[in-house]
Amino acid sequence: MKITEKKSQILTSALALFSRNGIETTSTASIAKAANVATGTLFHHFANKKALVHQLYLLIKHELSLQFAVISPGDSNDDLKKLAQALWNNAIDWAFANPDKLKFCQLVEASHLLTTQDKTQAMAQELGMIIGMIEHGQQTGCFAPHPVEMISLHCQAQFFTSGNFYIDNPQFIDNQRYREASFDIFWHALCPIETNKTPLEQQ
Amino acid sequence: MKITEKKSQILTSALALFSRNGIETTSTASIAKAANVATGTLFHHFANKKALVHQLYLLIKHELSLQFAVISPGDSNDDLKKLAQALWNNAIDWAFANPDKLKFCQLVEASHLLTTQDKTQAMAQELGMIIGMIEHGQQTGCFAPHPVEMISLHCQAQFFTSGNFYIDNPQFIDNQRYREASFDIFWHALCPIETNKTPLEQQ
DNA sequence: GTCTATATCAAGATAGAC
DNA sequence: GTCTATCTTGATATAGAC
Repeated sequence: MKITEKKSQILTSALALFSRNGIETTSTASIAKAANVATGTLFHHFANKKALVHQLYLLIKHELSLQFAVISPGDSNDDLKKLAQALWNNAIDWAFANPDKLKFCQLVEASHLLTTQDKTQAMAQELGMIIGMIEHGQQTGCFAPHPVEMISLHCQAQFFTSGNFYIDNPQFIDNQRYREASFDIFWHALCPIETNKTPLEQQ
Repeated sequence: MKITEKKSQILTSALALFSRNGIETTSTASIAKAANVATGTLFHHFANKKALVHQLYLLIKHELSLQFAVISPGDSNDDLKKLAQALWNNAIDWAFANPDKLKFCQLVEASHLLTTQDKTQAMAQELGMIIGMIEHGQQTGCFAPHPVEMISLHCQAQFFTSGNFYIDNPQFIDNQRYREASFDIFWHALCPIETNKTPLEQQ
């Protein structure tokens, strides 16, 4: 399905207005106006407002999932912590560079526009790489065997929380101390077992 | 300011409808109907819809802050982890018992009805006890000196995430393994320094 | 304080020409 | 595919009697 010029303009304008003013409070008329397009054109490309929101959401989630997947699985024999840190920093950089998209995803997920199933599915797609990493870490015994579904929820929440933090406080995006702190919190949520704790329990 | 019978009915019905259907999509007429009250009565007690939302939000945040404060500061000489666990379990039990209130808070905070300042202020009030605990832990050197504003944001996010998890999966609310996992994730976000790591660095 | 009835307005969506 | 003009609906909020 090719996205035409006008359709692309509508999606772009919708993202900007939704993220700035909220979804329910943004009228389709204002989107059309911002996109230099007639309301009739908007409803030619999208069956209704909900369909517009849904399509925009899927596009962004897809882009985000690519961001999480830039590191090839072949690297997974490297130090797990290094891998996690690379993934995390990628994701944070993306969030900082795309505040509108981050905000919009949060708005959609907090709203009732999507079913719980839609959201769970989107999260599974988005975090595929992370979930694989968690399972791998648990199998090799360097992560605590906490329920994966709970850990992934927390990972996602931490991504949004940290992303928002840097967006709201851009002076810290290149601050090593803050960067390490936010990764540290994320990393600890994975519940890594300290290898120098009690060697008896290992292996 | 005394809350009259009718006013209380309106607040109760509004909470139920908002949390179930969303704020923007719930009409004042439907709230009045659910509360067995005329629309005129609703607008007699609240200047407008926004004022109703705001007042409801403040009431719930106040109730939640009490929940976080049930443990007296005098206990803070006890094991810090025990104190944190007691606070955490209190909060999770409250969330599980009040799913509507948890959901509503999330809706308000994701919406644009409140200013960023309003939200920051509400969080500071809500997490007062937790923030005190973090600062105390950092001073005694058993928590990593990560920025407090970042840690508190993560604590709040984890509270919402875990609360939602138990609400969506009630079969786990009394499951020890899940309970310990969620506390573990919360506790690690505070970045406790393992006391048996490198004694050289301690003190 | 509470009600009924209604004013006012804006939003989503459509019809039909081009 | 795109536009203008318009229909229809439903929501917030008010007026004024009781």
